Amino acid sequence: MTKPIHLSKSRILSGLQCEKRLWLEVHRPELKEDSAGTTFTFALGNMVGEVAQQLVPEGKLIGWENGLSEAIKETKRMIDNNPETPLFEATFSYKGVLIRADILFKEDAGHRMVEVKGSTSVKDYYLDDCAVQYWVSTGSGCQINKVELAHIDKTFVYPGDGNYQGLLKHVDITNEVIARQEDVPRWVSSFQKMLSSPTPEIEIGEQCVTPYECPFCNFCWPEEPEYPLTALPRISQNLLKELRDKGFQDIRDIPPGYLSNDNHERVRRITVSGKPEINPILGQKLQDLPYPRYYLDFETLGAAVPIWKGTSPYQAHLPFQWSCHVENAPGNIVHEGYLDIYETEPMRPLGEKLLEVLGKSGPIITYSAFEKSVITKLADFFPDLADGLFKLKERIVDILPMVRDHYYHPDMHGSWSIKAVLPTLAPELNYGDLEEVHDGTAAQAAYMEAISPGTEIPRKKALESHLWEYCKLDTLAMVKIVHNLSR
DNA sequence: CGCCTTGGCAACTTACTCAA
DNA sequence: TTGAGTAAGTTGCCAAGGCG
Repeated sequence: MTKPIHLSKSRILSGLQCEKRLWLEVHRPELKEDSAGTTFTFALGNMVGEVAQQLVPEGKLIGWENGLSEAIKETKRMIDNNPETPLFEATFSYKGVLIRADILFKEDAGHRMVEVKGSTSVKDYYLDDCAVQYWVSTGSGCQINKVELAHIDKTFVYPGDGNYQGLLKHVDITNEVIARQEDVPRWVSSFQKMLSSPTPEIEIGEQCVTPYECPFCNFCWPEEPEYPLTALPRISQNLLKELRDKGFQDIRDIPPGYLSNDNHERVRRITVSGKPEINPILGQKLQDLPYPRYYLDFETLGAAVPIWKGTSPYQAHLPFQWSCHVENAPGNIVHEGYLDIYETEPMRPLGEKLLEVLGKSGPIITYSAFEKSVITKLADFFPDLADGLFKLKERIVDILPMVRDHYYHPDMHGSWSIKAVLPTLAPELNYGDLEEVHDGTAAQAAYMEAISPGTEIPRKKALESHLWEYCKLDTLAMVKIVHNLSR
């Protein structure tokens, strides 16, 4: 008799995505790696659960400090003795499967179960998720009359003062969940059988990235050649297949003249030669930029739970910080910026200081069109500043397309993002040297922590300086790129 | 002339690449 | 998750050309 394997709900969901993934999670968890995609959604969405609980002040959280079996017992005690109290994270186990339900309300003779999601719509795979919860909780003796999915209502506008009434939209999915009930025991028993067998052989494919990126990609995916075909910019699936069929694995395998796309051929040629190419036109264009030059970069927030009055969930491009290196004459550079973690509504003072520092003339140098859309967003919020902001927009010079058209280095591996370009031009500027905040995502997380009332003052100060260092490095990177390409 | 294919062009859609 | 920008792919239309 083998020991029963305890499946959590999330393990069943990962098994539905790919059996091999579930097998690895159970038997080889040490191979797991963090994937970038999940940290990003986490940074934006991690407050949703808290707000859902805030909206039900009479509710009680079932913790699991004393282990999950204690949580199961406590759930039962609460349902028996305090049936009217809504429960957060009510915990049930049935036939070797464990789930924690986001919210459980007493309703009529049974319960209403609510699953809270940080997305803005009902996704198909959420229904499988809820079907498992329903199967386990009803199976273990808790009657469920209704299942709801609470997702973010994008049209919600935050009125301020911590009032999040209306942030979540409740959708009745009881019928869809019941329709899936016959599938759940099949999933469970087939997973249990699969888990007591050797590693399932599953080819890599779509399921490795959809609907969620698998943390075992590095284990399953074959080692990539140094310059994989996928590093050809915007390569189509057709061409990729054609090249693979011809037996090419690495960009350097492709014979000269084979690629019809000029940009592909350029990347191939430079990769083979190992030498970067700079079209002199670029140097000329950059040298022609007049002074004073303003190198500008924003850090913005687009959180699932809006924190500023008048903003909406996932409303993108809301700035909380900017950095600007001002080059008054060649090499004569001063640093300016805005960040105020004590200001509860920072956008307006941020915009005012921007207008003040950027003055009336001189190119505003950015990398990508992002900064332009941030300024547009600011103008929407403050119509009285709109005139000045529109004038800033007209001065913006986006150097990304210029760099893309005229510069390539083999180490860029088909990407012209600033993080791919910078190391080839200014290796001494290293994002890895920064503590904690080394990309835009981390900046958002740091800002959220810095403004949180629960954060201690020394920690706030540390986060504040990390944010300054990061944003400053971003604009300094642009200065270096422009300087090193201006020849 | 009818019938078909082919190439070119514009309009539209999709997919990817930046940024946070 | 958003949004701007763009390359690539799809579709529909028309004219030109081959052929019986």
